[in-house]
Amino acid sequence: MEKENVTIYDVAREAGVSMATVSRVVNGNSNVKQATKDKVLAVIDRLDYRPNAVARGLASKKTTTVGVIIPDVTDMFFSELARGVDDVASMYHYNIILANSDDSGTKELQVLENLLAKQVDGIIYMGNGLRDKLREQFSHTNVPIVLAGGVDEKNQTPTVNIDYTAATKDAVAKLISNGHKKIAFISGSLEQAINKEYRLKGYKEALAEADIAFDETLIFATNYTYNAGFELANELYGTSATAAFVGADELAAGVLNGLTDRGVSVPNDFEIITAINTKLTQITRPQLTTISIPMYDMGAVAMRMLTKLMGKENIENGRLSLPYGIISRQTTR
Amino acid sequence: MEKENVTIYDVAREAGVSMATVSRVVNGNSNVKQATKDKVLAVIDRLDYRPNAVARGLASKKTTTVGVIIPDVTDMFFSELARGVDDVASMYHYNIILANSDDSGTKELQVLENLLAKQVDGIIYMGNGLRDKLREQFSHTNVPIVLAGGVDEKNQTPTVNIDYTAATKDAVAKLISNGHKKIAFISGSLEQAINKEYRLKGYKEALAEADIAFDETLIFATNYTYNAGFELANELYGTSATAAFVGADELAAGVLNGLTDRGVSVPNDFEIITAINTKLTQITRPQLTTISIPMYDMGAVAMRMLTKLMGKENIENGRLSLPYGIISRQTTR
DNA sequence: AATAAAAATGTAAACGCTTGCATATTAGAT
DNA sequence: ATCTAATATGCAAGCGTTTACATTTTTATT
Repeated sequence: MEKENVTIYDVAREAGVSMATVSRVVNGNSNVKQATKDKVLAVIDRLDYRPNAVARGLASKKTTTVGVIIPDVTDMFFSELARGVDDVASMYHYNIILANSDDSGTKELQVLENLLAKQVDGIIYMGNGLRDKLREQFSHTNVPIVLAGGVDEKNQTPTVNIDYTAATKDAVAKLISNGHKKIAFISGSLEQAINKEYRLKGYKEALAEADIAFDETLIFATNYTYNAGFELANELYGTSATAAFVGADELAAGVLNGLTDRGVSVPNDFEIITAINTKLTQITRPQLTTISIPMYDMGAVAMRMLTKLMGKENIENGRLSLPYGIISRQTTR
Repeated sequence: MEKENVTIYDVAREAGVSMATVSRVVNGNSNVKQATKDKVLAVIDRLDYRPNAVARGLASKKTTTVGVIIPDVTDMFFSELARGVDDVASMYHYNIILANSDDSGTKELQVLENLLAKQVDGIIYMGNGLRDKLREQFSHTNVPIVLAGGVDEKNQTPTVNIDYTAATKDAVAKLISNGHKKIAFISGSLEQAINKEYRLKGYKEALAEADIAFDETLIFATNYTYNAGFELANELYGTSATAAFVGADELAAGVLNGLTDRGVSVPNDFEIITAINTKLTQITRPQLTTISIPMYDMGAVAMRMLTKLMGKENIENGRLSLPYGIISRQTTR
């Protein structure tokens, strides 16, 4: 049962050819006579030979694995992205090394170091922004990197995402057109570029276009959890806000339930638009009106872009904004 | 900027020692004079040397990476497991290669092949059962494997999970003690061992202990989606069932909302207990009463067990059942 | 100061493959 | 048959480490 690893050398011997020839048939090199190819294939089958990817990687300097830096696989937004990444990765015969970063600056750096040590052919980075330290490390390596679903405020890195500013603007505009003047902006930390530089910008633009003054007290930055939202509902209750844009679905679900439990009727007394369109949005009652982000596609497209980069193909455009939508459900009128 | 890869050889030359010595300091081998260690470390730092894990893997026959076969990262149950796995993996300096299988027999086999080709040091398998074909492949390899959260009905594979039978029995017993006689059993496919061999068994045991006859028409096997549950609510409506045990939270949320939308008042007219305790259970209104499974811990413990196996340590017990609980919320009285 | 034992370092052979280059075989044209 | 040009195969040098084993240096003992 202890299958001593059979090597290319064993196959060569059994088939009566050189290991170079075996290598050729394994790699689908065309310059092999059909007869010998068959012979070799037969031996491979008989010996149950499985090429050692590590040796392959050392010799060819390609590992056919890509690193994926993800804040948290448990987060529905990111896991959906990851699924898109993995599907096209495996389509192109790549494997992914998945590493959680908790969106922490130090962990990210350490994870990157790890991934590079493992000689990944490319990296997909997910996060809520791109810290300078990390961007700098990125620029020091030859390994291609693409951002999936995130933003690089300095536009130095190939990226696949949506136009978060425009999407937020649209969402807030919808609230405005429903008659609201006091609209809360609820998001994760404003240290994250995606919130500070993009979403908040869209929010402000929408207000500006409607000549509504920006009100600092309507800005809430918390963490992306259900409980944070639930508790925030309290605070919100005391403000003049009559509607809210929320930057994450779980957070929005918390706000919604918190408000509801407090006797606020959504959407009659308060309207909510959330930002992602994860499954959650259909499970809450009332169902959440939301921006819809093509999460899976962003992951898939990002990975596809990475394959091109790894293949040294020319990339027409390294910054792809995929289309988004707004789905009206029951938390808006 | 094109950092030509600096190798152990470069470091050795610059430091005026042999590559063996460099290797020793890199690997923390004690037999190195402090002075030379410092010297080497300085050079490593200056040259920004990063050991090539692929070469390392070839030479040492250890890759410090483990394969994780997961049905779908997007599934909250499995992603939570995966998080536990990754956290302890990184604690022990392992990386994980994450591969989605969609719980498909053929994909699983192919993924396994891949993982073995990449010379992973170990494998964490997640699924809703263990197919014979796969179990057989497992037995043909020397690479240690542990099941996380799943079941091997033949008990041949090291496993970390909970006692699904007992948990289901408890849940159903609770329903019975609330006065129900007609209790629906709703789960994913009965081709999955976890449903057919474990959960259903617990369900039957609970009925038997209460002298309630098993009623085939109360058994519903569908797929694990919100929509499946939502639609199933229709069917359920026509039966005599007054309560249900549901094998997955998303499915349960569907049933709950479907029933509610149809005017059934939960828990007054119908009670529901679900099986996992993902975040969803607190988001639905009413909140779902549920079995609570220590998902993260199962992943973490499974990975810990795997590290022992990979280190050729003796495992006292290869079959760990972690404690579970039942959390009463609002879908039961 | 000599010697043995211990500690530190070096040498070189793997590890299992890919790949450039050389060589041998085959086919096509004359 | 002969010569050319493909086509097919083999040879051997890497790829960047680890790790026995050998050798040198240091330390301790007498």
